Amino acid sequence: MELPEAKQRFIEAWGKLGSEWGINRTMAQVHALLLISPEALTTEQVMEQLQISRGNANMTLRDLMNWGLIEKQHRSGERKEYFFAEKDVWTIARQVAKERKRRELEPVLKLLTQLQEVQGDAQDPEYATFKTTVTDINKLAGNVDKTLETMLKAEENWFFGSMFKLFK
Amino acid sequence: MELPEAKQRFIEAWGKLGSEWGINRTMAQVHALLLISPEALTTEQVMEQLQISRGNANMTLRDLMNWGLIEKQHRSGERKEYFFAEKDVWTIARQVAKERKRRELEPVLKLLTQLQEVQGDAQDPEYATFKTTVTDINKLAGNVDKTLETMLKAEENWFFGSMFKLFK
DNA sequence: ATAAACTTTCATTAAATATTGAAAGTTTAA
DNA sequence: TTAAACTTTCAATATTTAATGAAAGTTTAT
Repeated sequence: MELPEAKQRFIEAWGKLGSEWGINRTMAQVHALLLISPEALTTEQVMEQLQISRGNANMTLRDLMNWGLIEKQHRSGERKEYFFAEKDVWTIARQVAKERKRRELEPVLKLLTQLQEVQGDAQDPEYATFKTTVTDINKLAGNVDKTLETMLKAEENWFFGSMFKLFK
Repeated sequence: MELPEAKQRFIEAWGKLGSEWGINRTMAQVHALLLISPEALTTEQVMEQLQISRGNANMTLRDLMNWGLIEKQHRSGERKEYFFAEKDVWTIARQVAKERKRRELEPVLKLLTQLQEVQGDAQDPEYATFKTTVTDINKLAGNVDKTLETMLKAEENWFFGSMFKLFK
């Protein structure tokens, strides 16, 4: 396979994977493009390479900055803004985990804890089932949360290396 | 908080979480409903409780069966089909991990391995960056894949318990 | 102060995704 | 064999989500 086709396929696959996991397809594609680009790119270049509008490119780049996945670069004597992606995949993984934990896991965890307090008759199967289910999910979610916390602090080798030793 | 409100909130939160992670909102809600229901429910009951159409209920219940999250129950003397959810949350988590790994992670892993073979000039920064990026992602994805494999075989206590001991 | 270079916004439009419900299909019992 | 009970399908519709692009906004150099 030649490089241009490979790039194309990579960008498409990354976009598809993103959309399957609740991340805007275009955002994932822009991220992919910057990941495989040795140089920082301008909004214009992103627009051209992915055939998207200025507005879309602008908003997507901003989103990616909010996710902490890309950064702006300013070049002296130029007014254009260049964007480049963090290239270390373990750092990227941690960043994504951090954001999704904060945006999606933590609010649910908070609600589950509240729902556990629901009052009712322990003899009522409706009540008993609800309470057990919520409590169990809360426990699991708590474990996931703690594990992510660990992952956020960890170095890749430590995290995966130790895990494999343990579970082989 | 009283039970009916708590149920409502739980179903909504589960639906929202699902949609944030690329799972159809209704599917997550139906799953939530069955999770907190002490008895198996009929399609009619699901339709009524969540205010959805027959077609929608039917397809959603089928999807949930394909995900291995719910099962049919037949009662002697009755023609109706009853549906109930697996209640053990660790089993649910493993089942979801298993399906998403198979449906979404593995195809990407396969493509990445192909893309790593791309031919080109090692002096070309475009080529070098592409190759490095793809190789790195492939390694990480491989680690994630192996970890999920481990998780699929593991008991919850073993999995999280050991992880905490290790990473405290 | 002005205008060129560049970025951002947001109402409109388009695309993707989910839902409906009536009709067709299937199963069971008499 | 037929009809009632129940399930499935799918074309049409509605909803949600994303993208466009022209206009407004901002910054910088002169």
